Amino acid sequence: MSTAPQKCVEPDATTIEALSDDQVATMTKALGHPVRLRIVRLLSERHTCVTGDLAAQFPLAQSTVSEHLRVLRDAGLIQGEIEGVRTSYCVNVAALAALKAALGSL
Amino acid sequence: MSTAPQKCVEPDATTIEALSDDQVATMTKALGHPVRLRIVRLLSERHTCVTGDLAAQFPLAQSTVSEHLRVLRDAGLIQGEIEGVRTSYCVNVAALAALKAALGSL
DNA sequence: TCTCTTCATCGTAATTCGACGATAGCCGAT
DNA sequence: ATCGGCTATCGTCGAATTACGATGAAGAGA
Repeated sequence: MSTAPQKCVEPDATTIEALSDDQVATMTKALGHPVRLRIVRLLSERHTCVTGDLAAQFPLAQSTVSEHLRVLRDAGLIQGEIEGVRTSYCVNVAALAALKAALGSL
Repeated sequence: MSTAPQKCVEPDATTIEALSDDQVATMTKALGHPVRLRIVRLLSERHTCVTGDLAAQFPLAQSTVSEHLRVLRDAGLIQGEIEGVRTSYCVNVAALAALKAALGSL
């Protein structure tokens, strides 16, 4: 499983833009679920991971994990890259940095 | 409106404990709503504020804002103190610091 | 005491969320 | 060309969320 050379576009973390309240709310809402929080944590540790390996970490149906990935992707916190038959996900470091910056002002 | 000397217990920010995934998820979920995010921002700026003044900031019913305050309170992000007929809210700096610390590891 | 103000809670309706199984698309290998 | 594995999407359900008005408790002041 996942022995292929996985690469996932790492956006340069220098382009940090200020986020609107709605954007911040969308991101924090996306993180506001134990499974999604754990997914981000896993991706942060492993740097990158394919859907199947991710789904195997939870006692959930594959479709459910895929849905969580979609929420995180829509929020801009992660991004997926199709690699043949699989999809590799990685955290969007720029977005995460922007979120931290926004929360820092609280 | 709100001319009384308002004080709100500020927990010492030194007692920062590590949060569980569920705690972090609960907090981020609480922040995952534009109105609640704005409430925290307002409290962070004004240092303290009574329910009525807070409710006046939004085109929402008083009961709705009160409910949002309850969510934030249950998440531990803010705390209210009854002052006579009013209730004064303030951010829980320790909890917020703990949350930032937890998100920092992402 | 009576009234006014302030706030939280209750009941309710509409919407969204979280989970599942089933399905369809797509790629690689046989 | 067909088969088999990997993902995303769709339809559906029960549960949770968000909003409202109405109600009730409790302090402040006339």
